[in-house]
Amino acid sequence: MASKLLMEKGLSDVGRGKGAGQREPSRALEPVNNRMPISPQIYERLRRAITTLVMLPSEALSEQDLAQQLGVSRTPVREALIRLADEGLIDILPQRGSFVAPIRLSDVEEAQFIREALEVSVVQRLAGHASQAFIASVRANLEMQRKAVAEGDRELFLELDEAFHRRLCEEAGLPRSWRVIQVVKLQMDRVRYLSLPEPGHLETLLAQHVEIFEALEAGEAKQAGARMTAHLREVLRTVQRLNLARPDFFGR
Amino acid sequence: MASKLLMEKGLSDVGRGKGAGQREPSRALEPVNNRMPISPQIYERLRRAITTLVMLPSEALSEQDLAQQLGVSRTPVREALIRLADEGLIDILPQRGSFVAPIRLSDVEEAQFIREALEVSVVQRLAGHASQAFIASVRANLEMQRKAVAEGDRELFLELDEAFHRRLCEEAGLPRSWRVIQVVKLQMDRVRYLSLPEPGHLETLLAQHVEIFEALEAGEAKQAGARMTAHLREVLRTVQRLNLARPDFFGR
DNA sequence: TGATACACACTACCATGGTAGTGTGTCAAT
DNA sequence: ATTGACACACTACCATGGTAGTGTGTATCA
Repeated sequence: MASKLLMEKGLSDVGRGKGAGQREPSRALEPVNNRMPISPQIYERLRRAITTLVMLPSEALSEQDLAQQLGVSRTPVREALIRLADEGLIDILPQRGSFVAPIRLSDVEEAQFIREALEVSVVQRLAGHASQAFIASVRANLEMQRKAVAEGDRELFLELDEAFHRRLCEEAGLPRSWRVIQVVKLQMDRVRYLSLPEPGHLETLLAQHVEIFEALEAGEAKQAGARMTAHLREVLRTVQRLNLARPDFFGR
Repeated sequence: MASKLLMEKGLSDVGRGKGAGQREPSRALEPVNNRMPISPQIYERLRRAITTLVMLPSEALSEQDLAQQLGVSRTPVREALIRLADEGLIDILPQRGSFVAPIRLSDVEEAQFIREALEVSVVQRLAGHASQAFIASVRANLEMQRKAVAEGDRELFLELDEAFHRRLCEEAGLPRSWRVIQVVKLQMDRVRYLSLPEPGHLETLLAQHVEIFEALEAGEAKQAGARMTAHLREVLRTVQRLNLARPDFFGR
């Protein structure tokens, strides 16, 4: 039973606090929509537990257990599991059980394909149409990335990395595309989480970000796309190494 | 109250029958996984009701009502609604109500963008790598499309159209990509459902299918991609017309 | 007439009980 | 030692009760 582990890693005690770490705006008279249902919160926690490998691939779950550990009833847990199954992070076998999906090479490769198709199109659309505010904010982001790398703060770098890619979609006016990317990216997040402690890796990623940005700023659509392709394919190298190092995480 | 309408259109009486019209294989010793939970069936029915405009945009729903009309409890209905909300077909306002999402121009356009990015990549990857079995099956599909057009069977043509595009993804070994396309396509399906009775439209689509196929067969990746782009953009013309004809279906 | 307090009728939401289906271990018979 | 039957523990699944939150209509007061 892995319940203790989950507890210690901070899975329990939901609490009706604020949603995903958003900054509190200093303006009064906000829409007050903080009364968020807890079901999405459960989803969020479980998703994080999976992508950070707190819950290991192929591990058996159960609505009952998770509900107890999280301190809520089975219903919101079940709803979260269904959603995670939709996204391919969990396999639900009717009347048998729910299991953390093993890392499937085919899924990772296809996620890579989807992400590449979308993000390349995004930067190509964006090239030459970037606003000044956008340029400035991305430049600031890249500067923070540089600091994170210098300080060796991998966690922070990951967040900035994500923000960088999300920002591109937002500027292009494509929020739903980012949602899709976010979902398929989940397949790779587990891989990346393991692969971080590789020397020089963060530097490579940062350099690629800068190159993409420069092509974008210069309005060179084709080059921006090509560089994005090269950048995203970095992950594939990682998954190959990991497949050899930890074959027990992988499945059919 | 639109309950009567829904009943008559075949929304009620779920029944634990077979899943989505699959052919029964004549081999013994099959996995027998026909004991499908009814929750996905409810989802399927609601989805169809929305895309075929049995349930109109902005129409108010309620777990309670739907459960009664469908003859099941509120739980599977709720689960279906959550999934539909995830896919952007339903807006759930906590503690207030659930509503069929209005057709949003921005959503339709972005769905178009996503689909284009993906499907163009698919045909480019596929060009020149198509198996003989694939060539044959697509050829058969196109022949059936021709018949459907000749007989003016719009419903059948839509199915064959969908099968055509799905087949491309399958042959490319990209089932998840088809899933993504399927989801974003939902945004356009409502539009298409209204726009069918336009003279010469089916002929145009069929001709485009043939052109894509020929480029694919000839291994001309670039041209296949270009033709797919042109093909998919047909929908945009439709949505513009419809926006003028039925502005009440559209929202923010 | 206009604004305000309030009761009511809804909603989605979470909790919980009951059930059919499935795997597993135990024990008997071969 | 292998196989088979059977009881049991476990699962996801659906049904249903209770509750907090929200909009709306309706009296009451200025």
